[in-house]
Amino acid sequence: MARQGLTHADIIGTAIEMIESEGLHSFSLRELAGRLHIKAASLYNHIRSSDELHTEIGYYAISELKKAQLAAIAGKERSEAIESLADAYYRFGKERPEIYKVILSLPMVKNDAIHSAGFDIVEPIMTAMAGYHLTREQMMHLQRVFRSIMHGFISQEEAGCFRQFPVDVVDSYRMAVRGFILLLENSEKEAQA
Amino acid sequence: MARQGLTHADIIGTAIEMIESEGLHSFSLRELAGRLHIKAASLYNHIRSSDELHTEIGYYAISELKKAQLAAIAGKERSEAIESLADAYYRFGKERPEIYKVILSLPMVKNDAIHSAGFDIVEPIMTAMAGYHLTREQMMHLQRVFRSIMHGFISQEEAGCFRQFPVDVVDSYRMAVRGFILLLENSEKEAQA
DNA sequence: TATTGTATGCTAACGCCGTTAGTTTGTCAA
DNA sequence: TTGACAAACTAACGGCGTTAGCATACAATA
Repeated sequence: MARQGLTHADIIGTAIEMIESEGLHSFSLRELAGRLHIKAASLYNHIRSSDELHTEIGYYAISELKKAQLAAIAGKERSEAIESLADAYYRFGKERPEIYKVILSLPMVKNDAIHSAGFDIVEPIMTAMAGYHLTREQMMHLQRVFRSIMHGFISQEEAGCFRQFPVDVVDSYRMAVRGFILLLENSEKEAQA
Repeated sequence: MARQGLTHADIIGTAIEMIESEGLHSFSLRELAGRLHIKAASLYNHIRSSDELHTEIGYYAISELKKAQLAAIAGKERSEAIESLADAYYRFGKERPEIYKVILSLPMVKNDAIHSAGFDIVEPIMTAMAGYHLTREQMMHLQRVFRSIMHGFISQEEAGCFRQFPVDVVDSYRMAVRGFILLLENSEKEAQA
Protein backbone atom coordinates (compact mmCIF):
# COMPACT_ATOMS: atom_id res chain seq x y z
CA MET A 1 0.00 0.00 0.00
CA ALA A 2 2.45 2.60 1.32
CA ARG A 3 2.44 4.59 -1.86
CA GLN A 4 5.89 5.43 -3.13
CA GLY A 5 6.60 7.86 -5.92
CA LEU A 6 7.19 5.13 -8.47
CA THR A 7 8.10 6.65 -11.81
CA HIS A 8 7.90 4.87 -15.11
CA ALA A 9 11.61 5.63 -15.38
CA ASP A 10 12.24 3.98 -11.99
CA ILE A 11 10.66 0.80 -13.24
CA ILE A 12 12.60 0.66 -16.48
CA GLY A 13 15.77 1.58 -14.63
CA THR A 14 15.31 -1.18 -12.09
CA ALA A 15 14.49 -3.65 -14.85
CA ILE A 16 17.69 -2.72 -16.68
CA GLU A 17 19.74 -3.13 -13.52
CA MET A 18 18.24 -6.55 -12.92
CA ILE A 19 18.82 -7.68 -16.48
CA GLU A 20 22.41 -6.49 -16.40
CA SER A 21 23.20 -8.20 -13.12
CA GLU A 22 21.06 -11.34 -13.19
CA GLY A 23 20.76 -11.89 -16.91
CA LEU A 24 17.97 -11.42 -19.41
CA HIS A 25 17.02 -15.07 -19.13
CA SER A 26 16.06 -15.04 -15.48
CA PHE A 27 14.26 -11.73 -15.60
CA SER A 28 10.57 -11.77 -14.75
CA LEU A 29 7.87 -9.27 -13.93
CA ARG A 30 7.31 -10.94 -10.59
CA GLU A 31 10.91 -10.45 -9.56
CA LEU A 32 10.87 -6.91 -10.84
CA ALA A 33 7.78 -6.25 -8.74
CA GLY A 34 9.48 -7.82 -5.74
CA ARG A 35 12.48 -5.56 -6.09
CA LEU A 36 10.14 -2.57 -6.18
CA HIS A 37 8.23 -3.85 -3.11
CA ILE A 38 5.10 -4.25 -5.12
CA LYS A 39 2.93 -7.15 -6.24
CA ALA A 40 3.28 -8.23 -9.84
CA ALA A 41 -0.25 -7.19 -10.70
CA SER A 42 0.47 -3.65 -9.51
CA LEU A 43 3.09 -3.29 -12.20
CA TYR A 44 0.26 -3.01 -14.67
CA ASN A 45 -0.51 0.45 -13.33
CA HIS A 46 2.78 1.50 -14.92
CA ILE A 47 3.33 -0.74 -17.91
CA ARG A 48 1.03 -2.16 -20.53
CA SER A 49 2.69 -5.55 -20.85
CA SER A 50 5.91 -7.44 -20.51
CA ASP A 51 6.51 -7.01 -24.23
CA GLU A 52 6.18 -3.27 -24.03
CA LEU A 53 8.64 -3.07 -21.15
CA HIS A 54 10.99 -5.22 -23.16
CA THR A 55 10.67 -2.90 -26.13
CA GLU A 56 11.35 0.19 -24.05
CA ILE A 57 14.48 -1.39 -22.65
CA GLY A 58 15.49 -2.12 -26.21
CA TYR A 59 15.15 1.56 -27.09
CA TYR A 60 17.29 2.44 -24.12
CA ALA A 61 19.94 -0.04 -25.24
CA ILE A 62 19.94 1.34 -28.77
CA SER A 63 20.31 4.89 -27.56
CA GLU A 64 23.16 3.90 -25.25
CA LEU A 65 24.93 2.11 -28.04
CA LYS A 66 24.44 5.04 -30.35
CA LYS A 67 25.79 7.44 -27.74
CA ALA A 68 28.92 5.34 -27.26
CA GLN A 69 29.44 5.10 -31.00
CA LEU A 70 29.01 8.79 -31.70
CA ALA A 71 31.41 9.67 -28.91
CA ALA A 72 33.92 7.24 -30.36
CA ILE A 73 34.01 8.75 -33.84
CA ALA A 74 33.98 12.40 -32.81
CA GLY A 75 36.79 14.22 -34.59
CA LYS A 76 37.98 11.12 -36.45
CA GLU A 77 38.00 10.23 -40.12
CA ARG A 78 38.20 7.29 -42.45
CA SER A 79 39.87 4.14 -41.11
CA GLU A 80 40.53 5.75 -37.76
CA ALA A 81 36.84 6.55 -37.40
CA ILE A 82 35.82 3.05 -38.46
CA GLU A 83 38.19 1.36 -36.05
CA SER A 84 37.14 3.57 -33.20
CA LEU A 85 33.48 2.97 -33.99
CA ALA A 86 34.00 -0.76 -34.13
CA ASP A 87 35.86 -0.70 -30.84
CA ALA A 88 33.03 1.16 -29.14
CA TYR A 89 30.51 -1.33 -30.52
CA TYR A 90 32.63 -4.28 -29.48
CA ARG A 91 33.17 -2.91 -26.02
CA PHE A 92 29.46 -2.32 -25.56
CA GLY A 93 28.68 -5.89 -26.55
CA LYS A 94 31.28 -7.30 -24.21
CA GLU A 95 30.62 -5.09 -21.24
CA ARG A 96 26.84 -5.15 -21.38
CA PRO A 97 26.00 -8.44 -23.07
CA GLU A 98 22.59 -8.83 -21.50
CA ILE A 99 21.44 -5.38 -22.50
CA TYR A 100 22.91 -5.91 -25.93
CA LYS A 101 20.81 -9.03 -26.35
CA VAL A 102 17.66 -7.04 -25.79
CA ILE A 103 18.32 -5.00 -28.94
CA LEU A 104 18.05 -7.97 -31.23
CA SER A 105 15.02 -9.44 -29.59
CA LEU A 106 13.22 -6.27 -30.60
CA PRO A 107 10.50 -6.91 -33.12
CA MET A 108 11.70 -4.56 -35.84
CA VAL A 109 8.50 -4.92 -37.79
CA LYS A 110 5.93 -3.04 -35.84
CA ASN A 111 5.39 0.62 -35.52
CA ASP A 112 6.91 4.03 -36.13
CA ALA A 113 8.85 4.41 -32.93
CA ILE A 114 10.86 1.46 -34.01
CA HIS A 115 11.58 3.14 -37.30
CA SER A 116 13.35 5.99 -35.58
CA ALA A 117 15.20 3.45 -33.45
CA GLY A 118 16.29 1.90 -36.71
CA PHE A 119 17.72 5.24 -37.69
CA ASP A 120 19.61 5.42 -34.41
CA ILE A 121 21.21 2.10 -35.19
CA VAL A 122 22.31 3.18 -38.63
CA GLU A 123 23.43 6.74 -38.05
CA PRO A 124 26.87 6.24 -36.42
CA ILE A 125 28.23 3.97 -39.11
CA MET A 126 26.82 6.17 -41.85
CA THR A 127 28.57 9.14 -40.28
CA ALA A 128 31.81 7.25 -39.85
CA MET A 129 31.83 6.35 -43.55
CA ALA A 130 31.29 9.94 -44.60
CA GLY A 131 35.02 10.46 -45.11
CA TYR A 132 35.09 7.82 -47.82
CA HIS A 133 34.10 8.75 -51.34
CA LEU A 134 31.19 6.41 -51.71
CA THR A 135 27.84 6.59 -53.42
CA ARG A 136 24.78 6.74 -51.23
CA GLU A 137 23.82 3.29 -52.41
CA GLN A 138 27.20 1.82 -51.56
CA MET A 139 26.88 3.24 -48.08
CA MET A 140 23.49 1.62 -47.62
CA HIS A 141 24.95 -1.76 -48.42
CA LEU A 142 28.18 -1.25 -46.50
CA GLN A 143 26.30 -0.19 -43.42
CA ARG A 144 24.63 -3.59 -43.41
CA VAL A 145 27.93 -5.36 -43.89
CA PHE A 146 29.48 -3.51 -40.98
CA ARG A 147 26.63 -4.30 -38.65
CA SER A 148 26.66 -7.92 -39.75
CA ILE A 149 30.32 -8.29 -38.94
CA MET A 150 30.01 -6.60 -35.58
CA HIS A 151 26.87 -8.33 -34.46
CA GLY A 152 27.98 -11.68 -35.76
CA PHE A 153 31.26 -11.45 -33.97
CA ILE A 154 29.87 -10.26 -30.68
CA SER A 155 27.03 -12.71 -30.49
CA GLN A 156 29.13 -15.69 -31.48
CA GLU A 157 31.83 -14.83 -28.99
CA GLU A 158 29.19 -14.36 -26.31
CA ALA A 159 27.61 -17.69 -27.21
CA GLY A 160 30.99 -19.37 -26.80
CA CYS A 161 31.38 -20.27 -30.47
CA PHE A 162 34.96 -19.02 -30.61
CA ARG A 163 36.59 -21.56 -28.34
CA GLN A 164 37.57 -24.00 -31.05
CA PHE A 165 41.09 -22.74 -31.52
CA PRO A 166 43.82 -21.41 -29.28
CA VAL A 167 44.17 -18.08 -31.05
CA ASP A 168 43.34 -14.75 -29.47
CA VAL A 169 39.78 -13.63 -30.07
CA VAL A 170 40.81 -9.98 -30.12
CA ASP A 171 43.20 -10.73 -32.98
CA SER A 172 40.31 -12.28 -34.88
CA TYR A 173 38.26 -9.21 -34.14
CA ARG A 174 40.94 -6.92 -35.52
CA MET A 175 41.15 -8.98 -38.66
CA ALA A 176 37.39 -8.66 -39.12
CA VAL A 177 37.55 -4.90 -38.83
CA ARG A 178 40.51 -4.77 -41.20
CA GLY A 179 38.46 -6.78 -43.66
CA PHE A 180 35.71 -4.21 -43.54
CA ILE A 181 38.15 -1.38 -44.11
CA LEU A 182 39.57 -3.24 -47.08
CA LEU A 183 36.08 -3.49 -48.48
CA LEU A 184 35.55 0.23 -47.91
CA GLU A 185 38.72 1.11 -49.78
CA ASN A 186 37.86 -1.27 -52.55
CA SER A 187 34.37 0.18 -52.89
CA GLU A 188 35.84 3.64 -53.01
CA LYS A 189 38.01 2.68 -55.97
CA GLU A 190 35.01 1.25 -57.75
CA ALA A 191 33.01 4.41 -57.14
CA GLN A 192 35.77 6.53 -58.61
CA ALA A 193 36.17 4.34 -61.67
CA MET B 1 -2.22 -46.08 -22.58
CA ALA B 2 -2.29 -47.83 -25.95
CA ARG B 3 1.44 -48.08 -26.15
CA GLN B 4 2.83 -46.88 -29.44
CA GLY B 5 6.36 -47.55 -30.60
CA LEU B 6 7.54 -44.05 -29.75
CA THR B 7 11.20 -43.67 -30.62
CA HIS B 8 13.49 -41.03 -29.27
CA ALA B 9 14.00 -40.10 -32.92
CA ASP B 10 10.23 -39.74 -33.42
CA ILE B 11 10.08 -37.24 -30.61
CA ILE B 12 12.97 -35.15 -31.85
CA GLY B 13 11.63 -35.36 -35.38
CA THR B 14 8.19 -34.17 -34.34
CA ALA B 15 9.71 -31.39 -32.26
CA ILE B 16 11.74 -30.22 -35.25
CA GLU B 17 8.68 -30.25 -37.48
CA MET B 18 6.75 -28.21 -34.96
CA ILE B 19 9.53 -25.69 -34.51
CA GLU B 20 9.91 -25.28 -38.25
CA SER B 21 6.21 -24.77 -38.86
CA GLU B 22 5.01 -22.97 -35.75
CA GLY B 23 8.19 -21.23 -34.68
CA LEU B 24 10.66 -21.78 -31.89
CA HIS B 25 8.92 -19.23 -29.75
CA SER B 26 5.62 -21.01 -29.45
CA PHE B 27 7.09 -24.45 -29.00
CA SER B 28 6.34 -26.19 -25.72
CA LEU B 29 6.63 -29.66 -24.29
CA ARG B 30 2.90 -29.74 -23.68
CA GLU B 31 2.15 -29.10 -27.32
CA LEU B 32 4.74 -31.62 -28.39
CA ALA B 33 3.13 -34.17 -26.12
CA GLY B 34 -0.26 -33.33 -27.57
CA ARG B 35 0.97 -33.88 -31.10
CA LEU B 36 2.27 -37.29 -30.01
CA HIS B 37 -1.05 -38.14 -28.28
CA ILE B 38 0.65 -38.29 -24.94
CA LYS B 39 0.51 -36.30 -21.74
CA ALA B 40 3.36 -33.88 -21.09
CA ALA B 41 4.58 -35.82 -18.09
CA SER B 42 4.95 -38.95 -20.21
CA LEU B 43 7.54 -37.20 -22.34
CA TYR B 44 9.93 -37.60 -19.45
CA ASN B 45 10.12 -41.29 -20.20
CA HIS B 46 11.97 -40.29 -23.38
CA ILE B 47 13.78 -37.08 -22.60
CA ARG B 48 15.62 -35.81 -19.57
CA SER B 49 14.51 -32.21 -19.81
CA SER B 50 13.42 -29.48 -22.12
CA ASP B 51 16.98 -28.20 -22.26
CA GLU B 52 18.33 -31.55 -23.35
CA LEU B 53 15.75 -31.83 -26.13
CA HIS B 54 16.71 -28.34 -27.18
CA THR B 55 20.35 -29.31 -27.29
CA GLU B 56 19.70 -32.39 -29.38
CA ILE B 57 17.75 -30.35 -31.88
CA GLY B 58 20.71 -28.00 -31.99
CA TYR B 59 23.01 -30.89 -32.90
CA TYR B 60 20.62 -31.89 -35.64
CA ALA B 61 20.63 -28.34 -36.99
CA ILE B 62 24.40 -28.18 -36.95
CA SER B 63 24.74 -31.46 -38.81
CA GLU B 64 22.19 -30.35 -41.40
CA LEU B 65 24.00 -27.08 -41.91
CA LYS B 66 27.30 -28.88 -42.21
CA LYS B 67 25.86 -31.31 -44.74
CA ALA B 68 24.56 -28.48 -46.91
CA GLN B 69 27.86 -26.66 -46.70
CA LEU B 70 30.01 -29.67 -47.58
CA ALA B 71 27.78 -30.48 -50.54
CA ALA B 72 28.11 -26.89 -51.70
CA ILE B 73 31.90 -26.82 -51.80
CA ALA B 74 32.43 -30.26 -53.31
CA GLY B 75 34.74 -29.99 -56.28
CA LYS B 76 35.18 -26.24 -55.92
CA GLU B 77 38.18 -24.12 -55.05
CA ARG B 78 39.12 -20.71 -53.79
CA SER B 79 36.62 -17.91 -54.35
CA GLU B 80 34.19 -20.22 -56.06
CA ALA B 81 34.23 -22.52 -53.03
CA ILE B 82 33.80 -19.60 -50.64
CA GLU B 83 30.89 -18.13 -52.56
CA SER B 84 29.19 -21.46 -52.85
CA LEU B 85 29.71 -22.15 -49.15
CA ALA B 86 28.32 -18.76 -48.21
CA ASP B 87 25.30 -19.29 -50.45
CA ALA B 88 24.55 -22.62 -48.81
CA TYR B 89 24.84 -21.04 -45.37
CA TYR B 90 22.67 -18.10 -46.38
CA ARG B 91 20.05 -20.34 -47.92
CA PHE B 92 19.91 -22.50 -44.81
CA GLY B 93 19.37 -19.45 -42.63
CA LYS B 94 16.64 -18.10 -44.85
CA GLU B 95 14.83 -21.34 -45.52
CA ARG B 96 14.95 -22.75 -42.03
CA PRO B 97 15.18 -19.71 -39.77
CA GLU B 98 13.61 -21.33 -36.75
CA ILE B 99 15.93 -24.30 -36.81
CA TYR B 100 18.85 -21.98 -37.43
CA LYS B 101 17.97 -20.05 -34.29
CA VAL B 102 18.31 -23.19 -32.23
CA ILE B 103 21.99 -23.45 -33.10
CA LEU B 104 22.91 -20.21 -31.39
CA SER B 105 20.85 -20.81 -28.32
CA LEU B 106 23.07 -23.81 -27.70
CA PRO B 107 25.16 -23.41 -24.58
CA MET B 108 28.59 -23.93 -26.15
CA VAL B 109 30.26 -24.19 -22.79
CA LYS B 110 29.26 -27.51 -21.41
CA ASN B 111 30.47 -30.91 -22.34
CA ASP B 112 32.38 -32.91 -24.91
CA ALA B 113 29.55 -33.65 -27.31
CA ILE B 114 29.34 -29.96 -27.89
CA HIS B 115 33.01 -29.86 -28.68
CA SER B 116 32.56 -32.19 -31.62
CA ALA B 117 29.59 -30.12 -32.69
CA GLY B 118 31.93 -27.16 -32.61
CA PHE B 119 34.16 -29.01 -35.00
CA ASP B 120 31.20 -29.62 -37.30
CA ILE B 121 30.57 -25.91 -37.41
CA VAL B 122 34.14 -25.09 -38.28
CA GLU B 123 35.03 -27.82 -40.73
CA PRO B 124 33.31 -26.64 -43.93
CA ILE B 125 34.84 -23.19 -43.94
CA MET B 126 38.26 -24.58 -43.04
CA THR B 127 37.98 -26.94 -46.00
CA ALA B 128 36.80 -24.20 -48.31
CA MET B 129 39.81 -22.07 -47.43
CA ALA B 130 42.23 -24.90 -48.13
CA GLY B 131 42.87 -23.63 -51.65
CA TYR B 132 44.29 -20.38 -50.31
CA HIS B 133 47.88 -20.23 -49.21
CA LEU B 134 47.32 -19.33 -45.62
CA THR B 135 49.00 -20.19 -42.35
CA ARG B 136 47.08 -22.36 -39.95
CA GLU B 137 46.77 -19.46 -37.59
CA GLN B 138 45.38 -17.17 -40.26
CA MET B 139 42.76 -19.77 -41.04
CA MET B 140 41.71 -19.96 -37.40
CA HIS B 141 41.08 -16.25 -37.36
CA LEU B 142 39.50 -16.08 -40.80
CA GLN B 143 37.12 -18.87 -39.96
CA ARG B 144 35.76 -16.71 -37.16
CA VAL B 145 35.46 -13.73 -39.45
CA PHE B 146 33.52 -15.73 -42.00
CA ARG B 147 31.10 -17.09 -39.47
CA SER B 148 30.64 -13.64 -37.96
CA ILE B 149 29.71 -12.16 -41.30
CA MET B 150 27.33 -14.95 -42.17
CA HIS B 151 25.65 -15.19 -38.82
CA GLY B 152 25.46 -11.46 -38.40
CA PHE B 153 23.88 -11.01 -41.76
CA ILE B 154 21.36 -13.79 -41.44
CA SER B 155 20.24 -12.96 -37.95
CA GLN B 156 19.90 -9.25 -38.61
CA GLU B 157 17.96 -9.80 -41.79
CA GLU B 158 15.72 -12.26 -39.96
CA ALA B 159 15.21 -9.77 -37.14
CA GLY B 160 14.12 -7.17 -39.65
CA CYS B 161 17.12 -4.89 -39.12
CA PHE B 162 17.71 -4.44 -42.83
CA ARG B 163 14.59 -2.51 -43.74
CA GLN B 164 16.06 0.93 -43.30
CA PHE B 165 16.98 1.48 -46.92
CA PRO B 166 15.43 0.64 -50.27
CA VAL B 167 18.40 -1.34 -51.54
CA ASP B 168 18.31 -5.04 -52.27
CA VAL B 169 19.35 -7.20 -49.34
CA VAL B 170 20.86 -9.81 -51.64
CA ASP B 171 23.15 -7.16 -53.10
CA SER B 172 24.29 -6.31 -49.59
CA TYR B 173 24.88 -9.97 -48.96
CA ARG B 174 27.04 -10.30 -52.07
CA MET B 175 29.07 -7.32 -50.99
CA ALA B 176 29.65 -8.93 -47.61
CA VAL B 177 30.91 -12.12 -49.21
CA ARG B 178 33.08 -10.15 -51.60
CA GLY B 179 34.55 -8.37 -48.59
CA PHE B 180 35.51 -11.68 -47.04
CA ILE B 181 37.15 -12.84 -50.25
CA LEU B 182 39.10 -9.61 -50.40
CA LEU B 183 40.32 -10.29 -46.90
CA LEU B 184 41.30 -13.81 -47.88
CA GLU B 185 43.33 -12.57 -50.83
CA ASN B 186 44.92 -9.91 -48.73
CA SER B 187 45.85 -12.39 -46.02
CA GLU B 188 47.34 -14.65 -48.65
CA LYS B 189 49.64 -11.87 -49.81
CA GLU B 190 50.73 -11.21 -46.25
CA ALA B 191 51.45 -14.88 -45.70
CA GLN B 192 53.64 -14.99 -48.77
CA ALA B 193 55.54 -11.84 -47.88
C1' DT C 1 2.19 -71.32 -19.98
C1' DA C 2 2.64 -68.49 -15.93
C1' DT C 3 5.34 -64.92 -13.71
C1' DT C 4 7.85 -61.15 -13.21
C1' DG C 5 10.31 -56.87 -14.45
C1' DT C 6 10.65 -52.94 -17.09
C1' DA C 7 9.30 -49.51 -20.20
C1' DT C 8 5.75 -46.50 -20.97
C1' DG C 9 1.69 -44.55 -20.17
C1' DC C 10 -1.45 -42.06 -16.62
C1' DT C 11 -3.17 -38.51 -12.83
C1' DA C 12 -2.24 -35.10 -9.47
C1' DA C 13 0.35 -31.68 -7.93
C1' DC C 14 4.08 -27.93 -7.27
C1' DG C 15 5.94 -23.58 -8.22
C1' DC C 16 6.88 -20.65 -11.58
C1' DC C 17 5.10 -17.29 -15.36
C1' DG C 18 2.15 -13.16 -17.55
C1' DT C 19 -2.21 -11.25 -17.16
C1' DT C 20 -7.11 -9.69 -15.81
C1' DA C 21 -10.92 -8.33 -12.75
C1' DG C 22 -12.51 -6.29 -8.97
C1' DT C 23 -11.53 -3.93 -4.64
C1' DT C 24 -9.34 -0.85 -1.30
C1' DT C 25 -6.80 3.07 -0.04
C1' DG C 26 -3.74 6.97 -0.07
C1' DT C 27 -3.29 11.69 -1.91
C1' DC C 28 -4.27 15.84 -4.06
C1' DA C 29 -7.59 19.38 -5.91
C1' DA C 30 -11.88 21.63 -5.71
C1' DT D 1 -14.43 18.31 3.55
C1' DT D 2 -15.33 15.85 -0.06
C1' DG D 3 -14.71 13.66 -4.30
C1' DA D 4 -11.92 11.79 -7.94
C1' DC D 5 -8.13 9.46 -9.45
C1' DA D 6 -3.92 6.99 -9.17
C1' DA D 7 -1.79 3.22 -7.31
C1' DA D 8 -1.72 -0.34 -4.44
C1' DC D 9 -4.05 -4.84 -3.10
C1' DT D 10 -6.19 -9.91 -3.41
C1' DA D 11 -7.85 -13.63 -6.07
C1' DA D 12 -7.90 -16.06 -9.95
C1' DC D 13 -7.03 -17.99 -14.87
C1' DG D 14 -4.51 -20.56 -18.04
C1' DG D 15 -0.02 -21.44 -19.46
C1' DC D 16 4.68 -23.50 -18.56
C1' DG D 17 8.39 -27.31 -17.04
C1' DT D 18 8.83 -30.76 -13.82
C1' DT D 19 8.26 -34.48 -10.11
C1' DA D 20 6.07 -38.27 -7.56
C1' DG D 21 3.47 -42.10 -7.43
C1' DC D 22 0.53 -45.35 -9.68
C1' DA D 23 -1.24 -48.55 -13.54
C1' DT D 24 -0.59 -51.32 -17.42
C1' DA D 25 1.13 -53.46 -21.65
C1' DC D 26 4.74 -56.22 -23.29
C1' DA D 27 8.88 -59.19 -23.36
C1' DA D 28 11.80 -62.29 -21.29
C1' DT D 29 12.36 -65.96 -18.19
C1' DA D 30 11.25 -69.87 -15.30
